[in-house]
Amino acid sequence: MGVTKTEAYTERQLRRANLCKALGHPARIAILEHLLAADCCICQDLTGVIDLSQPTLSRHLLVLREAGLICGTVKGNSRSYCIGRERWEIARKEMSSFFGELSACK
Amino acid sequence: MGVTKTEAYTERQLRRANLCKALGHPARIAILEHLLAADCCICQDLTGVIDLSQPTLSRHLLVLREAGLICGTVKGNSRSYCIGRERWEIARKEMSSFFGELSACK
DNA sequence: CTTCAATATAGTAATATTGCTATATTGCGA
DNA sequence: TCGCAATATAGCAATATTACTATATTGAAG
Repeated sequence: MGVTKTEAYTERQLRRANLCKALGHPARIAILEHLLAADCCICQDLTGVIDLSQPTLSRHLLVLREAGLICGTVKGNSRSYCIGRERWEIARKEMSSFFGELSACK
Repeated sequence: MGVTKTEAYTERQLRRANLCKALGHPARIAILEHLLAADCCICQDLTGVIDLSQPTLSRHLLVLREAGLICGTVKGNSRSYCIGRERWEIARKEMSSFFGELSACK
């Protein structure tokens, strides 16, 4: 039905899945890569970097913001986005621990 | 349109996004956690562990298989799934390097 | 105050995803 | 062979996602 039965899962499973879901689009990966490379802050040179319309980019930025992966501060008329350091670190650990769960199975 | 403009991105961006997309559902996270905990191989006790119908679980398993995160070997009438070690390791590195890109910005 | 530039939101259309039930497929044992 | 058990696939319905154009919002400059 396109709707996920969220009530059936643990908090951690939902956290992990939601994090991955936010990262699950190349435009959002591209935005993050850009922010990682470009000293952390930027507004909308993205329209020049990623081949999507401004509103579409705005939507992707919203998804990333809701996931806490970036934060945007108002800077006059424009918004300056940067990596959300704290959440980024949490996400890094979350993924790291997930992938690290594979140890000594046969 | 629900359709992603894949042609606009780098190989790496698409790889990263596709990996995350495959992980972007709690049922798939739950399946992987189960496989990680349960010595690597299992068929369909999943129906007893995750509250979804057998066909729905089968679909999720397919997504994970297509992503290479698990592999299933036929074992008589049933299929025995386990973590796809090589791809898992690649995915771990992929994610690790992605999250590691944040170094010494301000 | 008016205008412009930068974003965000509304509205819309197309496709993707999720999940179900019903049905096929496939191997094993009687 | 026949039927059962374990999966997979087909078909369907509902919701989510992606992306567009058009429009609203908001701050700065004149």
